[in-house]
Amino acid sequence: MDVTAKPAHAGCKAVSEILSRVGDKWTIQVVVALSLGSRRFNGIKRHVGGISQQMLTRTLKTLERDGMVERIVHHSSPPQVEYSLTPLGYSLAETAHQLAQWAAAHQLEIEGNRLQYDARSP
Amino acid sequence: MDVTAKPAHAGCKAVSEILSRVGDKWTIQVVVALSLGSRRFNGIKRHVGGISQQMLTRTLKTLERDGMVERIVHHSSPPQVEYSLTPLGYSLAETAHQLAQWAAAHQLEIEGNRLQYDARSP
DNA sequence: CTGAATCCCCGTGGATACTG
DNA sequence: CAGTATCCACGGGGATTCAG
Repeated sequence: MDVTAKPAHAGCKAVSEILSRVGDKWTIQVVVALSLGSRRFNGIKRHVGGISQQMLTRTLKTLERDGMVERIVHHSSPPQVEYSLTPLGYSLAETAHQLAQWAAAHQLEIEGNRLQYDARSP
Repeated sequence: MDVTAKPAHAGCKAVSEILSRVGDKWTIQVVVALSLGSRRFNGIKRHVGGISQQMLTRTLKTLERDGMVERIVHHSSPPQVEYSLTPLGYSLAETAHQLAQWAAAHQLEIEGNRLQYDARSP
């Protein structure tokens, strides 16, 4: 692909907006968890290790606002809330998956580069 | 693509690592600027509107450490430093380009969802 | 021109306790 | 179980100044 042929600022801004929305600490992990089948609040919480209730609530609410996640409340006892990805959410999950592949493909290379760099700059 | 068929935590962690490294406010924009041909410090600075020298220096240094960017100093007067993307850097730029396409494709949909959500939740 | 160094604001996100 | 509310620490990142 010839990246140099692009109209510059068009994609530039769009990417940074998307990254600031999706590039936070938890959004992608929650989306991935949902794409793998976790549905209920504490199910997601267990799947995504280390997230607090606070941040899970915030993240889910933002995702719901953006139309990535659908929230269904079952009035029962104990109360139960079911989350699921919308088509838009799934498309984000697929994009995340591509990112994951890039990450996996270059992770070792990057780590090696860092070691070399740090070795040269004490 | 069947996202649900993936081994869960494998891609999950990799993505979040990549995002925390690449998902900051400037990295992608700098990479895009370099992929479009900007080379010198203030050239990049002009291309990426709003970035401070501080952050540009930090971002370039991190990218260099990761082997995404090569830095060549021309000892002349006035001093001149040339930056260019390595193959690894270009592969990141292409990945960013894919993200940009996803962003462009769904931007309006997301904005619409937000308006609806905010209209329902006053 | 290309940085390095310093100061400081502010948002993200963690911990904890409380409600339905 | 599924949140809400409050407090607070930390670091990203901006503005400014100094140096090679």
